[in-house]
Amino acid sequence: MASESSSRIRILCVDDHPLVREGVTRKIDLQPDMEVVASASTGEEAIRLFAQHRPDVTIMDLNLPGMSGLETIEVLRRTRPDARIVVLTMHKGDEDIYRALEAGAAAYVLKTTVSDDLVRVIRDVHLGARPMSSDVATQLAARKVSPPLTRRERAVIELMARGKRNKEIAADLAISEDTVEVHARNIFSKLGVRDRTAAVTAALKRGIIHLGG
Amino acid sequence: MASESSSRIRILCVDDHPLVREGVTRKIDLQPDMEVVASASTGEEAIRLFAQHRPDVTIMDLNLPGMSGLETIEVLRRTRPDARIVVLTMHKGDEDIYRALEAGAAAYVLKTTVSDDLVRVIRDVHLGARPMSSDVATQLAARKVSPPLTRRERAVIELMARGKRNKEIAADLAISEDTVEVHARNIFSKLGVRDRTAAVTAALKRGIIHLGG
DNA sequence: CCATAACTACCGGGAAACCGGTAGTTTCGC
DNA sequence: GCGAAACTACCGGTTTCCCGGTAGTTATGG
Repeated sequence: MASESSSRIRILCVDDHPLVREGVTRKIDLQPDMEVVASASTGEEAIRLFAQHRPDVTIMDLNLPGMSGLETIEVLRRTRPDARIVVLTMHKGDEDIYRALEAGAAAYVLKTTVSDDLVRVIRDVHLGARPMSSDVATQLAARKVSPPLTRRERAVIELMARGKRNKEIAADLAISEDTVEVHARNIFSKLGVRDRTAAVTAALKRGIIHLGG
Repeated sequence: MASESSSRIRILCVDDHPLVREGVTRKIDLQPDMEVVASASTGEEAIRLFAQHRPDVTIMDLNLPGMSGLETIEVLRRTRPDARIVVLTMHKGDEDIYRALEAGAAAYVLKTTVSDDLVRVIRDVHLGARPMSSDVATQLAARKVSPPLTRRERAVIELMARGKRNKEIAADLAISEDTVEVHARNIFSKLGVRDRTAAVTAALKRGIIHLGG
């Protein structure tokens, strides 16, 4: 639409908070070398606007209603493997950060970070870099030491968080109650806790699971 | 500092996310009748800046690191009972909303709300109104039907969320384990659950407790 | 083809939690 | 001063959970 946007970095901003979108837009539009070409508040909208605008860089919040930011990233990267995505997240230590990076996100920025970092990261990512902040690097390394939960274990703790008993979890997953207890013990061991309540809160803190609506 | 700020509504913005602060500032400064005179990222800073600037309206996020938004509101209203405060919060259904309103907040706005509502609410609050959105009103009414947790019950579920056993909770609160179990049963009953894990997740969803650190 | 990881399943014992009662004390408002 | 609510405490019984083992099956990958 604009006329003299020859070499500007074209950005898609995805966040369900209008105020955050405005903050990002303002910050970016103040830069001479970048501009926000579209904003989305949901994953579905993001996919549509991405196809329509083909932005150079996409800023993606992870906590979206409905389709999550992680799922959105996976879809975008599947159809467009060269999509450059910067994750914008609330809390550090969120397990989803690592899953997002594994899904192809190029970098992540905390919402508590001063916004100068955001534009710097956008420039780096646009140049093809994958800037990795030191705390993420150390936590990625730490993941190798204490391995993440397996798929099945995530399913179990997800149901635990819903208040299900082991017997009910067994029924839901069509496995024996004994097996559920094995998964439970492995979860406790990995998270460094001794009961299910602490396991659920620990998993929530680390972003392994989320409180659904 | 500025010259022609004769009749403008002077606003203090409190939020730990720089991008949100920028979004709010941008939105407000675009209005002809209001301006942001100061921004704070913590409760302590907010109290200091409030005393310094005496804003007409304070926009307050509830989820602040360290001193919570709720505590900050209580302090502000205790020293300045005429302080007009608009709560800016993430999720609706957050118990803290009602505690904030009881503590003297004049209104609340969701971060997912379109930002036009924010400036409208600010104007109303500045005129002395306490605009109450319908869903808050219904939920306030609902609180009378199913009473909120008592102080002691909140203390118990807080410790539950930390993974403490009943015996440990009893020791922490210097009461008998039997009494803890009584509180636990009352909590389950009020929250409509049957075990502690579900109680903790339900309390987290409703904003009765929060995941610290 | 062998190792590793993930998932499955079982057993027995002990600890913790949950349930349904009853009941005394304090505190607060009417 | 009386009722209501909150907090405290106890009992007996049942269920669920937690722990420490052992072990078979199925990919996955070097």
